[in-house]
Amino acid sequence: MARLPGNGEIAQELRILAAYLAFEGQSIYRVLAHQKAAREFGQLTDSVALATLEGRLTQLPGVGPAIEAKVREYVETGRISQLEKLPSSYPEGVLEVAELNGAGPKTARRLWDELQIDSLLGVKTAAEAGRLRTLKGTGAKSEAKLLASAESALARGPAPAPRRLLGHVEDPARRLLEALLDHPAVMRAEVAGSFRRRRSTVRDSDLVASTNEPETVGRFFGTLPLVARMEQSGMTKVLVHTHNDLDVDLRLAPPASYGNLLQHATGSAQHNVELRGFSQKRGMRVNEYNVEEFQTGKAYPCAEQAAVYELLGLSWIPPELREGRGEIRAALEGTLPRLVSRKDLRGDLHVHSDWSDGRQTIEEMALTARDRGLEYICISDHSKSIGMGIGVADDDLRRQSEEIRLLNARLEGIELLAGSEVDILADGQIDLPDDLLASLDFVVASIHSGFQQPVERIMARFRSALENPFVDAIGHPSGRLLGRREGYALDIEELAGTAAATGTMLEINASYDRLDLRAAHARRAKELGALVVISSDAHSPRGFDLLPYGVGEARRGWLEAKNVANTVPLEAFRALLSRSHR
DNA sequence: GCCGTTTTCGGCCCGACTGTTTTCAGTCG
Repeated sequence: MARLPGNGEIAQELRILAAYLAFEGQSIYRVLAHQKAAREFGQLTDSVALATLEGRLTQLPGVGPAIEAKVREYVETGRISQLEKLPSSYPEGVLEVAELNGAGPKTARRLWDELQIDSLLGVKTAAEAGRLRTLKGTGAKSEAKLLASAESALARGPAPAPRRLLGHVEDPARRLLEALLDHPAVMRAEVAGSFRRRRSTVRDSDLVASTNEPETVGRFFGTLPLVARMEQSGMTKVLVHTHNDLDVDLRLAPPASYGNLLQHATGSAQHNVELRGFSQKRGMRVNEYNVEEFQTGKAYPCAEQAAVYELLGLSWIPPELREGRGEIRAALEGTLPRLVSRKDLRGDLHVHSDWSDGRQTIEEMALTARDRGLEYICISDHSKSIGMGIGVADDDLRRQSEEIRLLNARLEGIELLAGSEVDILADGQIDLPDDLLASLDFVVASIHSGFQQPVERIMARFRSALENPFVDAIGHPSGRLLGRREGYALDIEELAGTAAATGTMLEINASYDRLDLRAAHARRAKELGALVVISSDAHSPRGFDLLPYGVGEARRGWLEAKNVANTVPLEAFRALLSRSHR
């Protein structure tokens, strides 16, 4: 066996198989089972391939003997015979047709059966010729909708509509929310969905509002300046598309049911599926209007969403945990974590200044940090190897430390640590001499080169950095840039295990295009006993406003304040550093 | 296809909106 396939690759095979099964018209539950397994694999930090070979795969929820056999075949032979047979009987293009907005497996099947359409181009040509409307159940409107979505899919290429960075959706979502809250008929409103769960990327934006005049509010929403067009509008739901191509879903409920709607619209879908399954076993039905007791037929609308969980006998589950990753069991047993919050953060250990690629002086950054309620920050400009003329030369770094000590004597209400973001070079060496490293208060070591190296080389570099007594933290450990770069191969088990053993912290970089460690890795780091540090990587005063994104990712990783080193006062923080123990 | 302090068989979350139907299927979240 040359190479074990990655989790994402296996998940993708199962998703394609699920799409074909749907196209074939097989039981929707069979389709859902494959999709569920694919989702499970996509979220797993452990290797699916390894778990398969070791016979542990069926321990995962949603994986039974049939799916295990398919995964095993794929791991051992690189193919799934069931999947290989299917494309020869159905052209591959039918799956693209099934993905069209307004189409689905049933429509794709009818187009193929009755009009021999097997591609996006085929849909476009047939629609333009007015042939789609000859189908029973498809009229002129459906034809126009399919034409429009086929054209935009053809223009976009085969990739699905990209997810957007949470940080890029924050502003339009909040502006729409504020406009809603300004309307006299709106009592309460919030952004729900993956935004509220603080997922690093979102597909669309979900808003909920409480009102007794849903039609008025719905109409008003469609006229907001950000809105380009209305896609749907009913009594409880309005779907619009904004000028910057964001789909926004507004759901409306009377005040008495607002809590039910907010719970429902926050999701995730998987969380809601599990919550409803759980409530069924307890004789209750949960929907967006109320919680209903089967036996008595009594319905309990909830103005507050906490009441939904309370009625089910569960403690309140923070939105960031609602992903179907064991939170319902934990809520039942009362073992949910007390999640870290922004106000727990006392320090920021990764801050740049105009000594390297930052835009403000050290003093300006310090004063802004103090305004943001921080007690200490570490100036960690890039070391010399970063290139592009922005790294700080060794002698300059010594001078910078001096300046920092002078500033500390002068500034009130904020402590500065002298530090550096050093490079873990391709051979694992740190690019500063030991005496210089030893003179610094805090050192974060990052990989900025050699991204293409295989996992063994990357991990050897990390081992070398982790074992260096003067390295206090590993910066943005996976190197990912959301939507742009996958990041290098990373073995989180080994990284977190060694970090725990050497007392080295792992950073959650709060820049919203990094969020690295990602939540699943942060959760594993916590389980393995490694300390995390949430850092802004600020390059300007506004950079401190990124910290909440890092906190969101940490919360999604089930982290408590005690798992995050920069929640303690400076003296206690110093005591946590590995250098203080050597 | 998966799963079980209601079940090893018979369920599987639940409802809104649209278009094209004279009562509902398909899609979406």
